Order: sequence, then structure tokens, then C-alpha cells
Amino acid sequence: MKRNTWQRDAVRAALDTQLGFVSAQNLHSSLRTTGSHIGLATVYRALSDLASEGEADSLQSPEGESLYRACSSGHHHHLICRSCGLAVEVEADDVEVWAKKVASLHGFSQAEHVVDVFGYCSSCVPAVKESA
Amino acid sequence: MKRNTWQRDAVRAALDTQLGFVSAQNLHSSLRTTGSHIGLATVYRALSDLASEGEADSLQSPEGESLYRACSSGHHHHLICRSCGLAVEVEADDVEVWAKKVASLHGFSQAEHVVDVFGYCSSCVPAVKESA
DNA sequence: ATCGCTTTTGACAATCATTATCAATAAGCC
DNA sequence: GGCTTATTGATAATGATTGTCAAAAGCGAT
Repeated sequence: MKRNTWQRDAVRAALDTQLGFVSAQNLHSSLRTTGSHIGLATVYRALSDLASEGEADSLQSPEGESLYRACSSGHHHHLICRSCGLAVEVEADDVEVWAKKVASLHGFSQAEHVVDVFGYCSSCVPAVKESA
Repeated sequence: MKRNTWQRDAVRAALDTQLGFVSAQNLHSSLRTTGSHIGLATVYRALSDLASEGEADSLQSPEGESLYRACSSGHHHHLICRSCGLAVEVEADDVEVWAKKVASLHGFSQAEHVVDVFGYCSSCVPAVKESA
């Protein structure tokens, strides 16, 4: 049976306070900073659980870390700021349709897709010339 | 100055023989199997170089490994078989448009996107019931 | 073809995120 | 209050990737 522990609640709560995606390591640090004595492995477990229960979204950063974020339920995608980590949930009906079409066109089944847009949010526009 | 070494060529060649995405580790094994004495670190370096020169595509597997594949130049996305690794390059004009629109709508600049579809190709359809 | 300067290699150590281990602890149920 | 068992947490283990650095090539000039 699944039990309710304060650790699990703490992780959920900590995740809620975050505006963007966080790594398990970072979330653990945050929790420690706020005085919690929660263990690192527990944070990993809690995040992993939350993600599989649909209470959190997870994605891989370009560096290969797993990042998590509290999310509204349902299928959606993200627009993520490379600088501050701010994440905006976006609808992508067009993309859903496209993904299904492409998959079936090539005989693929059980298609899932990874769709995320990375950029700099209006507060973080870096002082970089238009070079690319 | 950048030098031409047989190692670099070997990695390029090995990558060309692959139908789908491979990890650096796997590619290294393959090379060893074919008799090459190339070092692991060198394979990592070569792949990383190829990727930044645009001669290879790279993406993160759901497990967090970096996967590489020789690719045609230009921007495109992939339809990847979870079982055999087969990767099909697909156009995604609709998605390009959508990504730009969403980014500008939220004030994001320098937007890049990650769009990949994972599924099972027709040869790999697993004997799994429609449970999800 | 050789010399010399530099880049590249490769074996191995180091790093870093994540997972496994397992005894101690604490939930939920009686 | 106890009992049973899931959960915790400190730490070890794992596994991919990167750093290190002496030895081994590349490439241009001679």
C-alpha cells in the first residue's frame, strides 16, 4: 500500500514553489536550505513517483539531467527559458495531429512525442547579436 | 588547426553504417569489433565534433544517454523506433511554424525546439495489448 | 624526406547524476 | 498500544561522460 509521508508532501510542496524545471539535486538543496532533513534518494524517489502519477512533468535537459516540474494534468508541452528556467505550458494541437500523422504514415505504432521549445524569455534576452 | 586522423574518419564511417541512433559507447564497441583500436574518449570527442559541425544529429534518449546519428544537413526531426533504434528523418514544417508562433507569442527569442516522435516501427510492433 | 611545432590520441582517473542496498524508522490498521 | 510492512536515508555501486597528460601522429616549412 502507498503511504503518506511528510517527505512526499515536502517534495510536492517544493515543486509547487518552483516556476520552472528543477533537477532532483537542486530540489534537494532547496529543501535542505529550508531546514528539511530529507534525504537525496528520497527526493529522487518522490519525483519519480510524482512523474509517473502525472503530478509532475519531466524532461531531459540538454546536459542529460532529468528535470521536473509540477504541472497541470493533461497532455501539454513547454516553452522553456534557457537562462532562468521559466517554463510556460503550451497547447500544441497542431503538433499532436502532425505527430500522429507522421507516425502512422511510417507504420509506427504507440507513438509518443517529445516537443519542447527552448529560448530566452523577455526578461532574459541576452546581449547577443543576431549571429545565428 | 583541425587535423585529419584515421580515427575521425573511422567514427564518421561507422556512424554512416548505422541505421538509427547509437550511443558513443555502442559505436566504440562496434569499432572495436571491426578491429579498430580506437579509444573510447576519442569516439566521444569525434562524435561531439561531428555534432557541432552539423555532420551528425544528437539527442538524449529517455534514459539520459546521448545518441548520435549521421544525418542529412538541414533542419529536420526524427521518428525513432524504441525497439530497434531505426530513425526516419521527417519534415515538420507545421511544427516549425507552430514553434515560432508560440515563442514569439510569449516573448521568447532565439527559440530552438526539440521535436522527436518515439514509437514502434512496423517490424517491431510488440505483442502488447492496447492498454494505454 | 625530415624537422619541429601542435594537435590529437588513449589509458586511466575523476566527476556527476542516478540507482541499489539494507538496517532502522514510521504509516496505517487491528 | 502493537504489528506488519512500506519508506526512509546514509552510503556504496553503477555507468556515462569528461579531464589529464605523456606519447604519438599530422601538417607546413625546410
